[in-house]
Amino acid sequence: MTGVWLRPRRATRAAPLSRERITVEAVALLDEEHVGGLTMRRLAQRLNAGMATLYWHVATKEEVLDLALDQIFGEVQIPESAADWQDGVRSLATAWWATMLRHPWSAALLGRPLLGPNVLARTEYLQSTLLRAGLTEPHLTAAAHALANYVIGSALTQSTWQFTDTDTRHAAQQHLQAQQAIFPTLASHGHFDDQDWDATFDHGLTYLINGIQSA
Amino acid sequence: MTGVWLRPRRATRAAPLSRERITVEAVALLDEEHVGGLTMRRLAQRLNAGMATLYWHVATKEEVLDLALDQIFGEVQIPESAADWQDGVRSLATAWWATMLRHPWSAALLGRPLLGPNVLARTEYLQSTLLRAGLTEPHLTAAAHALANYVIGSALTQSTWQFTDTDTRHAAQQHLQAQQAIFPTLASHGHFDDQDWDATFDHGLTYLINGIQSA
DNA sequence: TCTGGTACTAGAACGTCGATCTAGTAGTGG
DNA sequence: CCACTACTAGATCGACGTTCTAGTACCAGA
Repeated sequence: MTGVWLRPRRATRAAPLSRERITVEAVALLDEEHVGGLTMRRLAQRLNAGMATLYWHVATKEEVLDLALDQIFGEVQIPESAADWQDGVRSLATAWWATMLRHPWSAALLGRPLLGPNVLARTEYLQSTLLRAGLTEPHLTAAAHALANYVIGSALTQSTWQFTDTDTRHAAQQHLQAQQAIFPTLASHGHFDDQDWDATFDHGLTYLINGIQSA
Repeated sequence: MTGVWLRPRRATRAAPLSRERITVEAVALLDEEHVGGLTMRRLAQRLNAGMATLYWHVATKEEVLDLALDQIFGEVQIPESAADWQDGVRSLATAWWATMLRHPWSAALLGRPLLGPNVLARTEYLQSTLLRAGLTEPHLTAAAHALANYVIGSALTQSTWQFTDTDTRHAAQQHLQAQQAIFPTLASHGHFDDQDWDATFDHGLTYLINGIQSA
C-alpha cells in the first residue's frame, strides 16, 4: 500500500457496546415484543454484536432485565412541589402506575428485588414525604409498603388485562355470563368489563390515602 | 392358560394420568423447586409418564401453570359467617395473602388472566360482600379491585423478599447504608430490614378498609 | 372371536434458548 | 516491537418446550 488514503481504514471499533446502550435497546425490544421477545441473541443482533460481546458487558439475562426495569422507573417524575403530602403521594403513585402501564412487560418482571438507583430514589421520596407528614412507626413503614404494593398490584392486573386480546376478553365475559348462577355478582356487575381503569385506580388510591390520613 | 386366576393380569393401565394428578404434582414440584424447577420433562418423570402422555392431557406448559395457580387458590378459605363486611373482607384478603406466601412461586405467575373456578369463587365472595355492605357503583368496582390489587401487590413484594437469600438481603441493607447521603430516609428507617410482615400487611389492609368505609 | 376406533403411552427428534468456549483483533503503555 | 487490556465473532453445549413416529390396551359392534 502506498499511503493512508489508499489503505482501507482499519475497521474503527464500530460502536463500542456499553451497559447503557444495552439497557436502552433492551427496553426498546421489550416495548416492541414483550418479555418473550427478548432473547440474548436478538438483543445482540439489534446491537450489531455477537453473543460474547453482550456477555462481556453483562453477566446474565437477568441482569439485562434488572437494568431495563430500573431504567423505566427513571421515567417516573418525582413531584417537585406538592400542596400537601397527600398530593405528593398521589402524584408519585399515579406517575409510577402510568409508567408501568406504558411498559406493560414491567409487571411481569417484578418478581425480583428492586434495588436500582431509580427505584430507590422514588421509594425515598415516598417514605420521606410520609415522614414529613408526621407519620411514625409502625405507620410509616406500613403506609409506604401499602402504597407501593397497591401501585404494583394495580399495574400488574391491569397490564395483564391489557395484554389479553379482545377475543379472550369477550370469551371471559361470556364464560362469566354462562355461570351466572354460580357467580351472580360478578356476572351482573361485569367484573371483567372494559371500564375506566384510570378512575378505578384513582378511586382506590383515594381510599388508601384517606385511610392513612385518618389513622 | 387355564383360567383367569392363573393368567397374569393384563398390565392394567398403570395409573392413568389425569388433569387432576398433573395439577397436584405440578403444585408439589413448584413448592419444592420454584418456577424454574418446573419443566415438562421433570413433571412427566415425576408422574412416571412420557412427554407425549403429558401433552395428551394438557396443551402447553402455560396450561399447567394456569391449573396450578387456580389449584392453590382453592386453599383460600371463604369466610362462612362474618360479623360485618369489614370482617369478611379482612378474613378473605388475609387468607388469600397467606396462601400466596405459602406458595411463593404463585406471585411470579400472576401475569396471566385469572379465570379459574377457584379464583372466581373468591372474587365473587369479595364483590358480593361489598355489595351487601351497600356499596354502589363506581365504589363497588373500585373497592373490589383495590382490595384485590393490594393483596396481589403485597404477596408479590413479600414473596420476592422471601426468596432472596440472606446474603443478598444483608448486601442490600449495606448498599443502602453506604448511600445514606442519597437515601437518608430509607437508610435510617430500614426499608429493607426484616420486619413483622404480617403486621405490616394487616396495617395496610386496615387503611384500605377504613378508606372504603368512610367513602 | 375378530375388527376398527379411541384413549392413551413411550422415546426420539426438532428448533431455540441461555450461556460458554475458542480464537482471535484493535488500541495502549512500556 | 511487545505484551496487555478491552473487546469481539462464531461455534458449541446442555436443557428446554413442543412435536413426530410408532405403537399398546381397551371397548363397541359384527
